[in-house]
Amino acid sequence: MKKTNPIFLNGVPELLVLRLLSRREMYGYQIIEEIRAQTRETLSFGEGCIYPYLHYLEAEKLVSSRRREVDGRSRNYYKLTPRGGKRLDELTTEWKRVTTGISSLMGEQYA
Amino acid sequence: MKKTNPIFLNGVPELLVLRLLSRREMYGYQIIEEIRAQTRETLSFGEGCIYPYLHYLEAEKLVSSRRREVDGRSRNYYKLTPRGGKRLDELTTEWKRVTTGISSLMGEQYA
DNA sequence: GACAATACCTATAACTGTAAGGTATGTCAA
DNA sequence: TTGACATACCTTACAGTTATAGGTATTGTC
Repeated sequence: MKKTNPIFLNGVPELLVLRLLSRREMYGYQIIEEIRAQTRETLSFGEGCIYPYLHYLEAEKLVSSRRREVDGRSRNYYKLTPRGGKRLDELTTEWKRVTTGISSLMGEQYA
Repeated sequence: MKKTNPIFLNGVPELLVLRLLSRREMYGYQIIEEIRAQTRETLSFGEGCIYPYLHYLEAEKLVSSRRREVDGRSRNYYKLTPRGGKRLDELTTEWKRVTTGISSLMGEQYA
């Protein structure tokens, strides 16, 4: 029954992963590190979250992957499919709606 | 393994409940309806979410309650405690940090 | 007198992310 | 050259949070 301190955001990993992949091809480990870096540790999704997500996204044909050898390293690179692009648009709209709703409820104090 | 469509936000019910109670005394049913109304159905937390939350918040002394008879109806009115005020401040700050982080990762496209 | 709306409550299921393990390869310093 | 560390991938078990679906009782309305 314990409610933990931080606010967690269900579904946000999917939004962020799709958004990152909409910019360029990336591999899993890189996605994890980039989310940490670009949000200054505010958001930090573990491997146990991101890897299964990528597999799910691929199964749903929202992303596609290919094995590449770069810098003597073997990596799975993912990129957005057209279907994934649509999904990203939907999630982005949804995210805006939600934050707008919360903002209006929070009021001016929440500037 | 099914990821559902809408974005859910863990911890947000607590944030919103505390915020509403920081304005004025309210009862459970009213809180549920007000969240629905003020967000135009965008957010809609069920009774199975809000009532247990209120009990939890009271157990943690973040809110206090009293039974009142109003309009011939018996209701449990809740209001914020000083401790609850602190908690609200923390959660608000946290919420801002998280949304800021997400915004920066989403980029301009997310205006 | 029946039915909807109000007002409260709880148990259970479902979903999501974490924690904690695992494998394998490459790099660099001692 | 070996030992440590970072990279890169993966999975399972668990914990936390919300939804679903039931329940009770009272009040208002047709």
